[in-house]
Amino acid sequence: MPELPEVETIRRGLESVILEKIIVSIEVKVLKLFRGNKALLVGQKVVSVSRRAKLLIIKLTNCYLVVHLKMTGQLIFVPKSKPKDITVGGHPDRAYSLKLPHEYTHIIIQFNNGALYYNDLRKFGWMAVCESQKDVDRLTADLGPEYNSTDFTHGYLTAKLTKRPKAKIKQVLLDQKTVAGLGNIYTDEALFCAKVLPNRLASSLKKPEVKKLYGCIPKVLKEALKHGGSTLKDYRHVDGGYGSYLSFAKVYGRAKQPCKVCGSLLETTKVGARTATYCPKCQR
DNA sequence: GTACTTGTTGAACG
DNA sequence: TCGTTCAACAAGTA
Repeated sequence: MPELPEVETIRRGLESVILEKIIVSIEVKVLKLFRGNKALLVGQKVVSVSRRAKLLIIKLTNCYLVVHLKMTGQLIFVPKSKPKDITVGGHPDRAYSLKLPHEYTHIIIQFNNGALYYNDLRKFGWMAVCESQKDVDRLTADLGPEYNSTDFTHGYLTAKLTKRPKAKIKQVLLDQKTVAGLGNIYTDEALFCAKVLPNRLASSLKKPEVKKLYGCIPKVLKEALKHGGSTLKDYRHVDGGYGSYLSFAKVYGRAKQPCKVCGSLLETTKVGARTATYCPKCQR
């Protein structure tokens, strides 16, 4: 499941291979994953590759191609020159070792320098052609600031928490209107980092805790971004392996395992419909 | 057959 | 109208 740091890693990888390249053709095998008129894309050149929350926005000469990988989407680029050199990854799983295109390949975009394969095990993701900046804005309208934007300040986070005093802190963080792109993994990690229990009410956080949390959000994302880079490497060298994607996680997915800080067994609870993993000793 | 996975959306509540 | 909570949905795995 590509989270924000992984999407950013994919963005960088994509940028390095398709920037200034031209779309030759596009094949959509599963119609519902593709919105808009695909014919518009043919012949257009890639002007830029950007990211907003977990959305990838590929700007072309006359329109935009927006991609959301959701849980299990992958974008894999195979250059014409070196067909075995896969340069862009996504969620690692067994499908990775299959020859492309395979049963989970739903969209294929041919560029003049190679092929971009969109694979999605569960078909939750999508691609959309936006004919104008306005169309793109519509998709991103409700998103809060990026973790590294100048809009995301200590004061901003404090105000958001004040505004929703009765909501649980994890839920406020999961809300894309608070900070764009935080998912279940990074809300757990950020809360562990800030030593705050996930089911605390937003209004119950003391000022120093909010400050800590504010610092922790970019911290865990940046750390993951470093690992996202190394995960990408693993993709190339390990056939079908799971890579080191989650090896850095301190709490996520480690229920009943010892806390890496204090050794206590990590516990889970439900916050909304989500599983939250936390350390009962480190987090208060 | 059931429970579980995530991000997003929409319904239902006070 | 608003904030909040909950359920549903996508498709597959264990």
